[in-house]
Amino acid sequence: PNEFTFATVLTSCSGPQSIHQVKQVHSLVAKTNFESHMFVGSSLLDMYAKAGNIQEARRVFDMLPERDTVSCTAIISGYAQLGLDDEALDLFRQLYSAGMQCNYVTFTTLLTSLSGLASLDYGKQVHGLILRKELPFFVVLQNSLIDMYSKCGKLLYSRRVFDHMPQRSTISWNAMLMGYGRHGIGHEVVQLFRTMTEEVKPDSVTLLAVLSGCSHGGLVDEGLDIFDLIVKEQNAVLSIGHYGCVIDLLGRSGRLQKALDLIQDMPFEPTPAIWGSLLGACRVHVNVSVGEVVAQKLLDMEPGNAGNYVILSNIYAAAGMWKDVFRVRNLMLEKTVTKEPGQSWIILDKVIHTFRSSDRFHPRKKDIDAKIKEIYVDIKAAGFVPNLSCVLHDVDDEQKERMLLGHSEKLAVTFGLMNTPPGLTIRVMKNLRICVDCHNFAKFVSKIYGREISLRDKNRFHLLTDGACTCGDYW
DNA sequence: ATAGGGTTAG
Repeated sequence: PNEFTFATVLTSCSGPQSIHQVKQVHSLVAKTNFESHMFVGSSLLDMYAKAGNIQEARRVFDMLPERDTVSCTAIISGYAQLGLDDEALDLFRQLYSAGMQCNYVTFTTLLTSLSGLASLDYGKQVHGLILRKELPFFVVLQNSLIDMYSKCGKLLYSRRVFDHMPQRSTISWNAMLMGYGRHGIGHEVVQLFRTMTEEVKPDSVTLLAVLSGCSHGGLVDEGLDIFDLIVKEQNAVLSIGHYGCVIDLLGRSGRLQKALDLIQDMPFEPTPAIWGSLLGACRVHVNVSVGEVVAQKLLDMEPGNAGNYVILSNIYAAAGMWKDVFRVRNLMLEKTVTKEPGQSWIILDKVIHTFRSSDRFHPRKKDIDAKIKEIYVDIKAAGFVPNLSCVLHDVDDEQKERMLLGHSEKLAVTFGLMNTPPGLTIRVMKNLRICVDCHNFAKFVSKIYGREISLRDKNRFHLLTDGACTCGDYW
């Protein structure tokens, strides 16, 4: 075998199951001294990264005698594809200052990481680099820009990029549709979808984007009509994700029994995500009877997921059934439940400030504590009532109130309010979905202080202006 | 003539 053979064979060893094959080929590569060949090395490190072994990928990269655009892009992409966005950005900055040459693939990769970080500042800066390079037109690169701006909360810029494209792929349309959906702008989703179908054929991702956009944008009837049409025409492959969107739609409109029926009739086994969406709907519409059925399924399927207990308890609390709230809390104490630790961050002047719940170690803790107390007095005077059912710990109400005030998104919003001038949108990101109490807190802050707040949670953007949110209080 | 990196997703 020569370098051509190895580079070709390695490309076929893709995916997490292939790690064994990659290692076998790697040993042959090492024996025949092709490890430091540029093409073979790039392919090798790429395969390690795609199989999830980023350490080994990095080792191969570090051993390359020279580096070129492709090998640098491959290792950055390795971090990016594993969601290690900080690491991808750091490595890019190192390699770039060391003189790395970038092409459109490098930028496409880098933009993916900036989307993950939701860093508008870095995103704009990289867009600037791209413009200065005066690259020819590449659809993929423009698609990444659309996605980056949408995930950084600047939908207007996404649309500007989209409008200026001389050619568009299905992915361009899909990225734009997803963007509107992520921001809860349902009517733009439907309008753009209609324009799209005049020009290109939608694929299954398009339909996912449209259904999810209708759901998040509150366009219940439009979404159901579109779904009926898709089912009737039968020219698209429907996945469980499509059904998930429609179940979410039915749940949003309060048609919980219809949602249950669809779960029974659909050609897929319901996943925890499907039940979870319905449980969320039961919380919004305070439906105890369906909620109990759904919660039982979920607690059987994933007994260790704390979130399900919290929502069930929220439903009981909203219905005033305090004995049941207590029962769920005890149930939770009996099981070993785990919860991904919540964290929120805000980027000010290109510095990422991260907050964790009841953060005791933040250097500005004293200032933040003082400011949050001041805010609390103001918003309570305006009618804010803390939602104590968001706390499941067995503590008294006063302690619950203190715990709620420690939530990471409140700390980040407060920090933003302290450190940005009036008129500027406060942009906060969170790794989990936002809790009801924090959502309400942000609403009051937007109203009392006249500040727009953009809150990106795990699923979508909440844009809070003058006491109202683009999610319509359903998320 | 033949080889390595890339975009959308309840």
